[in-house]
Formats: sequence, C-alpha cells, structure tokens
Amino acid sequence: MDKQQQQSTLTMINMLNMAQLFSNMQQQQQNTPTAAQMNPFGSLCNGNSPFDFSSLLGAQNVSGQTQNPPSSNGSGVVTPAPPAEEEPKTPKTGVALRKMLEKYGLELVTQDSESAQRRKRKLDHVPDEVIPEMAQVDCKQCETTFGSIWALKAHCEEMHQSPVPTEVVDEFSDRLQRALDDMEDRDSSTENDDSCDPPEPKRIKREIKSERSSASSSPTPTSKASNGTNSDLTNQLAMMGMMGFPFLNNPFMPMMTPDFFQNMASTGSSTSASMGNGSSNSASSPAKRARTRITDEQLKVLRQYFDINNSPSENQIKEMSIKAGLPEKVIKHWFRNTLFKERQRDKDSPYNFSVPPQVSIDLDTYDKTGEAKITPLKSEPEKQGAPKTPTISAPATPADLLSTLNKAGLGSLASFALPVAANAASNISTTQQNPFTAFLNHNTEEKPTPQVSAANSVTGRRANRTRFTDFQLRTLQQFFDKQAYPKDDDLELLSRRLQLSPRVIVVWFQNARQKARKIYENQPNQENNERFLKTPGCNFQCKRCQVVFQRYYELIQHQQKLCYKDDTVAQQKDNRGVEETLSDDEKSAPGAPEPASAQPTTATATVTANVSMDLGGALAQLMSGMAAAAAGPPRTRGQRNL
DNA sequence: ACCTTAACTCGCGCCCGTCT
DNA sequence: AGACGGGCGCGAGTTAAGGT
Repeated sequence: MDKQQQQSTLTMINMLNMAQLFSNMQQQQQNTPTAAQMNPFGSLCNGNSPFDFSSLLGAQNVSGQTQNPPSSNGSGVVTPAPPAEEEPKTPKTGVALRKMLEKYGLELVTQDSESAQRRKRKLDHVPDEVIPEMAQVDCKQCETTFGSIWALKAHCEEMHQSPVPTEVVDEFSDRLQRALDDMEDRDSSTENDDSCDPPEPKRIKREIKSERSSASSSPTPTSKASNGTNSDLTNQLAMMGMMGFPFLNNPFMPMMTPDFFQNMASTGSSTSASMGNGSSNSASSPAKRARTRITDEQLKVLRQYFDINNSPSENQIKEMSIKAGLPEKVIKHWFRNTLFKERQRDKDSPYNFSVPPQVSIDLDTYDKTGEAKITPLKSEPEKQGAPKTPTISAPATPADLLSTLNKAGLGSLASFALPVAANAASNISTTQQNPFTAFLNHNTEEKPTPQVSAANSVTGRRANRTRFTDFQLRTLQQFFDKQAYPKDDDLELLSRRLQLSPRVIVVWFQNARQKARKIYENQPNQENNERFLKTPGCNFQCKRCQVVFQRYYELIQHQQKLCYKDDTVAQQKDNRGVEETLSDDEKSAPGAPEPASAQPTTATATVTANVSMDLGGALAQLMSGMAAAAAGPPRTRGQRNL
C-alpha cells in the first residue's frame, strides 16, 4: 500500500470514526431503532458495523487490493460494495484481517471486533429507510454516478487525483445540515418522553453549563461518556490517536466531548478553517475554546494588510477572511494583538501607526493582473476627474517589484510589496481550496503545515484552551504554594481529583512557575526577596551536606542513612524549623519520624486557607531548586520533576 | 488599549541504556 | 570507562483568546 493509499485510508478512517460517533450519538439521543438510519453518514453503516475495517478496506480497494470492489450496475451507477453481505460469514478473516492486524495491531482489531458485534446486535432490527443526505452523486469529470459522497471521494482521489468538487460538497453540506435540522426537530419533539434518562451528550452539555454557573464542581466531560458503544468508540478513537492516526491524535481524546464531534460534523464542511477555531466550537463546547493555528500563508495575508493598515475596515476584514480562510473574529483578534505587540516592541518602529499609512497596494488587482496599484488610503475629498490612483505597472517577480518601487520613490513600500508579490499566487490557490478537502486535510498529514509542531505534528491544530474552574484553580494554587514541582504521583492525584489531563496540569505548573519567577524578578524590595527565599515549607535541605530534597521524608531517609546516621538528637534539632511548616501529609509520609516537638503546627491550615497566590513557598522552592541544581542532583530519574 | 493566561515552540541539560 | 543517542523535564519566549 503506497503512501497515497495510506493517506486515503486514514481519511476514510477519520470519516468512519465520525460516522460512528454520529451513529452512537443519534442512537443515544433517540433511543429508537430508527436512529441509525437517521445517521447522515448512514450509508457507511449499511446495516453493519460502521466501524468495520473490512468495509474500510473494501472502500480502499478502489485502487487495488480489492476485497469488495465497487460494483457497476451497468447503467453507470456505481455503488460502493456492501461491506459484509458479499463477504464470507467470517468477514474478519483472510487478507483483510491480516492487513488489519499488520496495520492496526491486535488490540485495536479485537476491540473493533467486539464493539462491532455489540453494535450489530443493536442495529439488526433497523428498518430500511431512505437517507436523503446519502443520495447518489455524480462525478463531474467522468459523469459516473456513485451511491454516496464517500464513494465519490474515493473515486476522485484514486482515479482523478483530485478532491471532490466544491459544488458537490456544498450540496452535500446542505443536505447534511437539513438532515441535522430534521433530527434536532425530532429530538426536541421526543425530548420530554425520555426526560428521566437524558441522553448522554445532552447531559454533558448540562453539566458543563451548570459548572460554568456554579463554578464549584469539577468538570467531568471525560469521564461521563462512560457507557455503551460511545465509550467503546471513544477508547478506540483515543487508541487510534495514540497510534498516530491523524484527526485522532489528541493524546487526551477523552477531553473531547461527543458534542465536539457533533458540532464538527454539522459545521465542518462549510468552512475550511473552522475545524480549529473557537468560533465554531464554542457554541457546543462552552467550557473549551479552540485555539486557531494561523499558518504561514494565512499570516502572510494578514501581515500584508496589517503593514498597510492596522485598522482594517469591515470589508477588508471580509476580504482577509476569504483570502486566508480565517473567521473574521480571529482576524480582528490578530490585528488587535499584533498592533499591541508592535507598539510594545518599539515605539519608534515602522509599525508606529500613530501616523497612519498614506498609500496601499490594491492586492486584488495585483492578484488578478500582476499589476501593483498604489492607491492613497486617506479618504481625502476626491476631486472629480483628477487621477486618483497613480498606477505603477509592476512585473511579476518580487525583485522587479522592489526595483520598481524604489524607482518610484516608494522604497518604504517594498517591505510589504515583496511578500505580496511572493505570495500572491499561493493566496489565490488558498482561496480556491475545496472545502471538502480542507475539511479532511485539516486533520490529516496531507495538509502541508510547515509550522506544525512536534507536539501536534499530525494535525497542526492547537489543543483547546482549558477553562479552569475556581475549584481547579484553587486546588492547583494551593498545591503550587506548597510544591512548585509536582512529582508523577502528585500529578496523577491532581489529574484524578480535578478531572484534568496530566498534560494540562503540567502546563499549568510550568506557567505558574514562570509567573512566580517573573513576579520574583520584579520585586524591587530586597527584603521581599529574602522573605521568599526564607519562606519555609517547600524544600528540605540537609544542613550537613546541603543537599536539597523535595519531600520531607526523603530528607529524613537521607539523614537517617547518611548524615545523621548515629545522631538522631541532632537530626531532630536541625529539622525542628522545617517540621513546623509541614503539612499533615508530609509528616505522615513514609520515613518521616514523629514530630520532634510536641507543639501543634498550623502551617497546613495556613497554607491551604490562603486562596490567593502566596508566592513564598513556591519561590523558595524555585530558588532552592536552582541552587540544588547547581549543587548537585537531588532528583533521580524515577523521581523526575515535571 | 492594555493585561492575563493557557498552550505552544525551542533549546538545553540531565539521566539512562547501549555500544565500542 | 567513555562516547553516543534517545527520552524527558524544564526554562524562556511566543502566540492566540479572553477579560477589564
């Protein structure tokens, strides 16, 4: 299987996953046998497991390794091969199963098989129904009719090496939207009937809402999708994501609620860039917001306009939106942030727009004709009949354009004229991107994303921004005040308690340390600095060998074994000051001795009651951490900090 | 307009396992 | 024993979104 086939397979897997999610959601929402038939991706299910890899392989076989090649009925109508009916009774044997095992691994295939059987039991009694959104579609290039848009997509990719035409996708999108609207209508009509047992996605939505209003309960979107096929599938998706499947690569897949997919399915094909931006997700996932990843190409488009005018008009924003494929909201945000940044960076920079620019280049004209029109921006009273736009005919190459501008005494424009010239062609191609392709490619490796990060190298899409609840922030802050470097078990504990992914907690602590450091550095008063350094309770240094331990019991264990091996009195004496700052947990930790003094400590209560940010402990730990790093390694590999 | 912050990128250093 | 490379955590800086 070559690379193209693999990518095509991955794409199909993505769609199948969405289809399955959709199917499950609809089943749960309606709880009726006909729910599956309402699935806009219903033809993928075809009465069998929609997550059936054998059907996937069959679809893939358009170009070769045929299990169930598309059949033609002689009238030009090609229908995708039925995944199971024409297969042997044991469909997951033979070549298909072997390929699955080779490609996806035993565990995933086993899970798939189990879940497929469960779903089949549920779907066995589903009556046939016409699914409007899966009507036949024609290939515009060879005028062949296909039974579904998926078949058409496979056909176009394999036979024509081109994406599905835009207009076809638009039609599909419209049908899909109508189908969804219909389903919502039916949902609302039946909602009262099953109020005693609300469907899962709606329940999650309500919990998110109530969480936002009360801000007192921990968010549990991940753990809520815990029953039935949805959970099975979520596990599969997460697993596939970990295995490197695009679109499913989020290591914290459970954080993504089914609402996310539902919303994505309803909006995804309409806007190419909406997959990753918050404007499309925020409606259905209010606790999360997606972070837009502005690509190089998009950035160039924005920068072109910004260099000309940092306060674009609505029309210009719309233009940019179309050109860059970004929501207008994102563009406004970018302009706001960029303007602020530029002003902060250098008041004397060329981007000081206290003096607005006087001229601009007509990008549209340049894109179309290759001619750079320099036009005045100021809306001075126009004199009728006077030449309004001094036009500079510019050659197509950037170097020539620069030369032309210099000759015209407009060298200052070269800075933005060059990128205009260099990227005009690419911008055009960007605007003409097929939305269906964009919808898919946005989540696959096929899309060339030069800025793709190592962490998100598969999708290039930034993770949703976590909105911490008050409870989560309080807990994190309290922990941070005591321990700026949580260990793995602390991390696990926090993760469980706060229902946050470990990664999110790691990032939070990194940011918190950064913030604390910044505040510390900005402290003008040396006394305050000393206060931080002297604030006890977050690091434990052996007074004899100066080695710093991050846990009290580690210090005690060290002292008992080495420095204070035969001198427990001195040990208790030296540790007395430290013990007064210990929490109950720390004192009761394994290896920790009985308190040296009988006086009760209230340090824990003091710390935990302090909701506001007490940088003392954390900073002392930070400082000691640095000192310890210089003095020697207090950490072992097994006890690595975050 | 300005500020805050979660998420991200990049580079560095440390630790450990493997190889020579 | 030393070199080497991979994995990992962290700091510093950046970016995009949201709040004031």
